[in-house]
Amino acid sequence: MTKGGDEKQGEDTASKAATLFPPMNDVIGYKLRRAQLAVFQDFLASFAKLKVRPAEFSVLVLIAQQPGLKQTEIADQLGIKRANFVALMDSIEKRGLAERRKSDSDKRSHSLHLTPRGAAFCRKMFAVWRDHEDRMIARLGGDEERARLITMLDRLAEPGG
Amino acid sequence: MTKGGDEKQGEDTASKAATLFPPMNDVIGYKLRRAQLAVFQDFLASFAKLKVRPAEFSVLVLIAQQPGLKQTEIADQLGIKRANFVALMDSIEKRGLAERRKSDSDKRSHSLHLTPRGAAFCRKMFAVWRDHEDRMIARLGGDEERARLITMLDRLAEPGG
DNA sequence: TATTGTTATACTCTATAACTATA
DNA sequence: TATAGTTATAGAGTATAACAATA
Repeated sequence: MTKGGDEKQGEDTASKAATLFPPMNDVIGYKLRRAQLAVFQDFLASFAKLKVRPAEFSVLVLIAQQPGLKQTEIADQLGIKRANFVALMDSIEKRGLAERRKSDSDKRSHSLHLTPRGAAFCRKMFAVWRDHEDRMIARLGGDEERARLITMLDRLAEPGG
Repeated sequence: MTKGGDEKQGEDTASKAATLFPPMNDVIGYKLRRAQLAVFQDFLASFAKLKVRPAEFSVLVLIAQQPGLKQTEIADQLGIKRANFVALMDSIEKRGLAERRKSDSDKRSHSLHLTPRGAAFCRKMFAVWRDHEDRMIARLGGDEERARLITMLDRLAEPGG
């Protein structure tokens, strides 16, 4: 495929190297990173107009699906440190898409909710995301392939199952 | 019981949200990122002793396989900007693992080569990588699954084929 | 004492512009 | 003019420590 000068290296070097080093094509982590970069590139281009970054997208989706959770709970689900979540949430709140509400039961915590404007914004986001996702599924070759990919990515991300 | 009815969201809210937003489990980019993070975490732990980061690993592998290429050629293959490649190569050279050689044909460019120490270091790297990679293949369920994953990741990364 | 949100800080990775020396 | 390597710099993303308010 795209292996460039792989087939015709100097014979000594090639055979010696072949026994010593894996081609980068065999390195799962490397392939994962390249694929993720390519998918994020399409995502960023798709959402340039709405000015939504992947992290903001995921935060808004979680607040929409699970309104009332506190910051730490949203941050934990996404693997974001609570310290880093603050600026992210500040920006979302400043744009009027979601808000922090003081909890009655625990005055330390803020529960997170979409604003009406945020709900409308999420509908636009969903349409843009759908197009993006369909492009990725097309690259993969269809829904069946996509399902198989998700299964394998879950196995990598959650070794315990 | 501050969390009240978390597992049983109000039906209106839940069904409404379900039609408006994708669960993050359906977002290929998100799943890719989480899997890549998990794999890199294992990689970083595996290579902590050798103090090799993923980018350094890939650079050393490419220099080993294609000695004599110039900086831009290595950087381009890995999707690294030539400006960012400088510090990376500085560090590798400072550790005595590879070296820049002035080219006779084009005095602007540096051709890259492993040092003898770098070649020995790469053999150690290979053994560590093999263990890491085997763990990832085990997570996936075997070599056949791994091959399928690589195929799909290539489709995402190289939409043209 | 422990936890929630916050600030400050630092380190990595990435992206761009501009310089130098060669071509 | 253009290219290879370099420098400087700025922006994200991420990690840790410490503090105030509250539990």
